[in-house]
Amino acid sequence: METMKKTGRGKARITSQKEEEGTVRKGPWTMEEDLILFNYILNHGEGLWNSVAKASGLKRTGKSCRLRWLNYLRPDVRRGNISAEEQLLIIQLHAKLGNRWSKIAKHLPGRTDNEIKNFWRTKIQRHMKVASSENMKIRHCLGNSQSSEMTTTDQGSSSKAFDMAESFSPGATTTSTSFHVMEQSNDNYWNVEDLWPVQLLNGSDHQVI
DNA sequence: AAACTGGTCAACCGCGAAACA
DNA sequence: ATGTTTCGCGGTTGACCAGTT
Repeated sequence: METMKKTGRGKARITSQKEEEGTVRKGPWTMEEDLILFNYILNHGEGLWNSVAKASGLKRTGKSCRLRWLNYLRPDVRRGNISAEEQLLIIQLHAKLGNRWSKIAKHLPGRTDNEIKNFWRTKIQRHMKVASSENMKIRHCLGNSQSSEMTTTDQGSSSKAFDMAESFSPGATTTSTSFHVMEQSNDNYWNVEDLWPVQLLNGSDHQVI
């Protein structure tokens, strides 16, 4: 027998009976799991993720616990819109550091490497693709038929990204290909903030780190 | 209204580095 | 010095959702 576990967005996986009975769980985290991990780290602190996984009673790998904490549960994690300033900073840092997402994330307090990586891939790379194809069209229209190998790979796009960063600066005039900060809604998700009152209700013996 | 398509993002995987025995 | 374990990072996957046809 199999049950489909879903928690709003994200990966929904088939959870087998075997998994339910004690082996490693995968897929989206449930609110109960979040609460367990959150409380455990509140009491014992971060680190030693394999022990966290074992000692907390979660049927998750240490890796999975670490990722969930860093990308979602951490109290200082900021979610939602990436501001224009942050976007500019990401573009500039990427031009300088390349795909060193964790390094880039260190310059953006509260932002995770995963979030920045996703942002880059979905917004910036797509934008560059559009921009480059528009460029090609323009060149084509102008009769410039020389082959310009426009790649959208990260390495090749660094200097280009830097140019974009400049054109993206607050003072720059907006063009048809300028960025738009996307509105995001996480309606189907419980927020980390929601865990705070729950965890407070859970017992007053938890000292805050 | 249903089917299709593309964008988004949480989570997994594989690999290399660091730490430890 | 070597083997093993743990951790962290970057790449990739796949479910969900909104917009389009």
